[in-house]
Amino acid sequence: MKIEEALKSIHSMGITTKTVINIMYTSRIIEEEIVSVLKPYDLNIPQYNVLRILRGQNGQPANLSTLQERMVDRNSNTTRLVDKLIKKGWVNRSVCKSNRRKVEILITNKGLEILKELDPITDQNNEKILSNISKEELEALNTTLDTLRTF
Amino acid sequence: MKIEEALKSIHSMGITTKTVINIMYTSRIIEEEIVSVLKPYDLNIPQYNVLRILRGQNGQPANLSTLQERMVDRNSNTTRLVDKLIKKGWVNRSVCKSNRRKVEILITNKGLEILKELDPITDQNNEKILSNISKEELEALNTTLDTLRTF
DNA sequence: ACTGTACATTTGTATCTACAAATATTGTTG
DNA sequence: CAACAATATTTGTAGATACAAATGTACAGT
Repeated sequence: MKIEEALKSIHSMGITTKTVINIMYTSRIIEEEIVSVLKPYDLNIPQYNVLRILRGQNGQPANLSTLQERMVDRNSNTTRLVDKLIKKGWVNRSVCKSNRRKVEILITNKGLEILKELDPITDQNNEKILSNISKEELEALNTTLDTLRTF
Repeated sequence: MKIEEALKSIHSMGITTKTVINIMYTSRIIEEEIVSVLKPYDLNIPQYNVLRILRGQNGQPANLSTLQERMVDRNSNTTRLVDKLIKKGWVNRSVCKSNRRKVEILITNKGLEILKELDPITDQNNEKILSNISKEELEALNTTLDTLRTF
């Protein structure tokens, strides 16, 4: 469905406005899909992203600021987000010995396990989401988005 | 900046996951930009969208459900969103006479004025956001996103 | 007219987010 | 080393969001 049909009120808008809305709208649709996959695991998207970032550390701890740098959604309240993950036993947090202002956050085995369980499910979900666009379009889309962000 | 550099932890991910994240990440960046433009007007994105939808009605009132259909962010709490706009004097709301379950929402002159003031600013902002991608890429991007959503 | 069902919106509540201010630690400079 | 600035995180709080339940209205079948 073209964006004009999906959101009837944008008919009269210029191509730029339409495109900007199209990106945000498509993003929302994708997010809804991902949320519905994560929900049974009591995870929201930012929490899931943090877990994946921590796994990417390969045993090295991350401090809050590195976590924030690597998050999709940078403005979220990372301390409290990590609190939630600690409560679930998926990460732990300790004060950094070399610089007591910093904090060291590590994913636990339980956290790694939940990710391992989720991997095939989210991979499949992402493939479903992108199933109707070709490999070439995929590459072009990424290039366009990367270029876009240099504005 | 390529998405791999922007979010270092996605290096090891497959093209589909990477693309999905790229869309959400780019959308966030765009939203931040729009938010900063709307903020001085005490408007957030969903409120602004509702105002534009109401203007698109050309004098005809919209009821809540039509409003929701046409919103980018469908799950938001539209009653309370409209409450905010009423408080600011930009819309008014009345019970629909032919069907008292429904509600009729209309943009006020004051609401139209604020939109008119915002039009050039947001247009310019959207053009800035998309300034680095060509007309052809723009068209291709819209096509790809429209196709994507048919999954 | 009465009953049940569908529809349209509102409300309650828990959670999440944004933003600013507070706290705590480290580094720098006279 | 005292004073001040810089860094890193946490906390307070107001506002926004998601989801379910509640409210109020219309309609269809009997």
